[in-house]
Amino acid sequence: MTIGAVARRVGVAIDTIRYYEREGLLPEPLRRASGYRSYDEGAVRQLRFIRRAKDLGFTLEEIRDLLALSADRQRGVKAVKKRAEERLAAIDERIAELTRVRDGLEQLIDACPGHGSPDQCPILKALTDQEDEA
Amino acid sequence: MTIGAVARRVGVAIDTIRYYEREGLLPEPLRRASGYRSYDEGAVRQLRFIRRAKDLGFTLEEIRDLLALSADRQRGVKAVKKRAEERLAAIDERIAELTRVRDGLEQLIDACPGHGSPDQCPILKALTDQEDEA
DNA sequence: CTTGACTCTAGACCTGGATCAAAGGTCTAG
DNA sequence: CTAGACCTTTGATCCAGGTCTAGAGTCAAG
Repeated sequence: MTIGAVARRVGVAIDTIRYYEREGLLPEPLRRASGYRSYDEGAVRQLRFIRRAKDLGFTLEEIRDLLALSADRQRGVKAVKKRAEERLAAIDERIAELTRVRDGLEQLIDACPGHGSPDQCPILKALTDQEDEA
Repeated sequence: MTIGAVARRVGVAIDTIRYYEREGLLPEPLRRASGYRSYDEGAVRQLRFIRRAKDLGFTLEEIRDLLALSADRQRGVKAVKKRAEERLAAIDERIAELTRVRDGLEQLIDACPGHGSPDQCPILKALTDQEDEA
């Protein structure tokens, strides 16, 4: 399979595949005599693994780590679960943070009549106590 | 007030202030004979405005926009409220997205025994198995 | 054989939001 | 007066995660 075929199958740009290879997320593939990269199904699976992990919010750095762990057939499982739990905690924290911001913003919006003097606008008031020149 | 004094009062780096000025978020301040920037209270307020808006998740681009709107003391209020509502909707969307990812990840974790063969690990399986794809 | 699609490489460039460096000029306390 | 903190500018660098370019070579179809 050429790089283009893999790219189409997984739905990822060719450049991205080469980038992952440079970054050590994908092994160096075999090459044809011409120098073209030649991929097998395993590469497609690994690329999908990377994409799914990315969708779960893992960074490429973390994915590199996950890949190493999953290669360790015995001890990998425990460590992978741990990483997943850490990831979950991070997501929860991010959600909590966003929720706080969200609620604050909503309060301001609810209190804003949407017209009249800027002095009555709690959004502007919250942002500044009186702003001026530009 | 020198740039350093403003930076200390607002709790922001000097470089950041100059950066905001370059980016059109802060007006060009008066200069002393020496060329030093000279700030007044208005600048401190505007800088705080920027910081608060940033904490609410507005991008610098959006803040530039907010500043222009809030300068229009009459018609600005309505537009500002609208921007705030759009921002709220964007945050809600992001929270929903994160929550989806979160729940998916939690299911995988709950189903993983945390030991044994990697073939039994639903986390690794979910990452590797072929189901969908665009 | 030629065309056009594909691939190769190295390296430059992009976004956002800063942050730092270099080389110099200014200001202030002692 | 001098040390050292502070300020000036332009331009580079950083992070992540790619994206794009140029110029060259390769492959499959007609």
